[in-house]
Amino acid sequence: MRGEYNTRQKRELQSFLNERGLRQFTVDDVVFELEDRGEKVGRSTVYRYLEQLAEQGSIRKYQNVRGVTQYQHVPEQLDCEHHFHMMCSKCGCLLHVDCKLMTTLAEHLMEDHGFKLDPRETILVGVCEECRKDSE
Amino acid sequence: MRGEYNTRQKRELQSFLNERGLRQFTVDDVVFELEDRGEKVGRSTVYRYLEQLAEQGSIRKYQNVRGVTQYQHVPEQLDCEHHFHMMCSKCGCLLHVDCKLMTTLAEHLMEDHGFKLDPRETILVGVCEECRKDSE
DNA sequence: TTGCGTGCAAAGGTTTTGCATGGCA
DNA sequence: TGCCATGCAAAACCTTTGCACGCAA
Repeated sequence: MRGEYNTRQKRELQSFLNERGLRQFTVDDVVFELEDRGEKVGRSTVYRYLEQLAEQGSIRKYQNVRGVTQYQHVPEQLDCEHHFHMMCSKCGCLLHVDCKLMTTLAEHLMEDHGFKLDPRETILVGVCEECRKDSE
Repeated sequence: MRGEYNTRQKRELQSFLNERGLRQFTVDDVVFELEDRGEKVGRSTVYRYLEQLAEQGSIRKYQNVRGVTQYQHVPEQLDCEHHFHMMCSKCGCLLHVDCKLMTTLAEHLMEDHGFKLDPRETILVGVCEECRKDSE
């Protein structure tokens, strides 16, 4: 059965994920950061492990605006069915927003426009607070 | 200068675009449909021409949920700065919605979450009215 | 010892690019 | 005739897969 063994590679990947917190990352981010630390992990191992975690639901997998696959840790309590996501087009971070207005919006779209919104697939694009400050 | 010559390939691509209306499409859609008509146009020509139109702003270019590049005609009068887009995950149609609630949403995200929404890049994903009726 | 995990290399899929040729104007 | 446009093939990317070997339990 998958995910049975505790290997060096898994430990190192897990440590990367812990340090990364909620900031999103790509496969390259993982490979190069581990490489810098002198911890070599094969690219396919990274792909496979992240895929596994995504299936389990502990990380999110999505395409950014440029079509590159990105991953992000999902805190256990986080229920992505019922809130929305905003992606910053500058730094690429993905924010989870639990906001009543979103529910209002979904109801409105359904009632007045006949459109059934899917919160899991929808990503609001814009610029996050930090990046706005940086560019001032 | 680019876009100077009136060639067979451009005419055929343009005729595809006209028939396609507002429905989105991929490079493959173009290549295969033209092929079916017996009008062979090289794949790189399609890429190059669509890229050109996207730069001019007459079509939109974006990545769908699975990371495949999609294109869609943008009517001239359409001012996509000030309204929102909803994409149907079943039929792929892109709807332009001019709705006051969207402005409210943008203002709210800015004031309460510090996030500057970009209506041009944001696409709400869900199922459109027709597709919902079809699946009933 | 068993069989999951890993890494390499190769294959796949999509998009871009170099270059010789084609064909508008 | 001059020069943009085209198409092929190759390259460039990113991701997945096959397979033999490594290694945790």
